[in-house]
Amino acid sequence: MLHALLHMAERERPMTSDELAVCLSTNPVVVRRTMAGLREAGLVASGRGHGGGWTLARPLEDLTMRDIYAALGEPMLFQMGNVSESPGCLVEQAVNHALDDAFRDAEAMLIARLGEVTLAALADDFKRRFAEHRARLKPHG
Amino acid sequence: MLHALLHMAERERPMTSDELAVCLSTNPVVVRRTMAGLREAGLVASGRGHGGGWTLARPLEDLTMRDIYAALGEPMLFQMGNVSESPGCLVEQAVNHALDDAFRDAEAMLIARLGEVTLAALADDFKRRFAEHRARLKPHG
DNA sequence: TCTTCATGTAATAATAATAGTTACGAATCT
DNA sequence: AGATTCGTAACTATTATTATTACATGAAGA
Repeated sequence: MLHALLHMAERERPMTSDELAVCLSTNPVVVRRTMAGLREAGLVASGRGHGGGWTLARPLEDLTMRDIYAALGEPMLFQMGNVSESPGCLVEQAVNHALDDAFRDAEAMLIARLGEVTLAALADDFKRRFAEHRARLKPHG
Repeated sequence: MLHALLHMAERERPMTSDELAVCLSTNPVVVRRTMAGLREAGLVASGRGHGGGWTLARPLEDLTMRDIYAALGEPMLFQMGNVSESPGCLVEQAVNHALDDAFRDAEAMLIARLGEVTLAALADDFKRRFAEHRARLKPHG
């Protein structure tokens, strides 16, 4: 998704799902499905018909990785998802009790960090790396 | 696995893979596969033939959840596994650069917490919950 | 209005990862 | 020898994710 948004930021006109699918080497329908979540969160807008496609709804400076995380439904950050669920099993309840705070703290910390990274900063860093990359390939150009 | 170890701690004799499989409602071969990792880490021992089975190699007081985490091969704690991989993709490299420290810190924090929880403490907590559970079911017994 | 282009979405298929099963060899005890 | 139990390879089943197909809906332009 980050790929998609950075690509979109560098274009004037909307990008179609087909174009994005090529960039991400995936399928247009998959693009639409995922972008739908971002649209509902107000991060992007979609237009139908001739000249339609996807556009950023906000400038990159106003978008953080946390926004995207939230827009994608705040998916579990940890593999041990069921640790915090607490079903009937008493052993799991004991484990939960021992680790709940740790997971909560770790999650809060990560989400705070996501909020500190704007897509504009990512785009800048990407451009710098891209320039380096080209310089390495063609040092005498 | 924690279920298995707590069960084993409450028995004098070794537990067979078949017995453990019933406790965990899974398959004996799956039990053997997973316990093999714990054995290689020195947490449990296995014996073959008549009277064989699985035994704890250390007392519960000396076992922490961190030991088990290490014995299982230190599996990724986070869903975003590839964030720290850094393949050719420059966008991912930029993301990695922005978040690597955050993930490292969060992981270190979680692992430290795992190291604070002994299986003995888990067992105690489990027993307390179990007693409560029985009292709730049969308050006048 | 009619055609073309693009998203919206449901239904289905393909793929990959995980878990379970079968089968048999090797080791151990009675 | 015979019963028991782990060790392990090969295979199957299940589940979750991703990809594809198909068609409906809406928007721009001739």
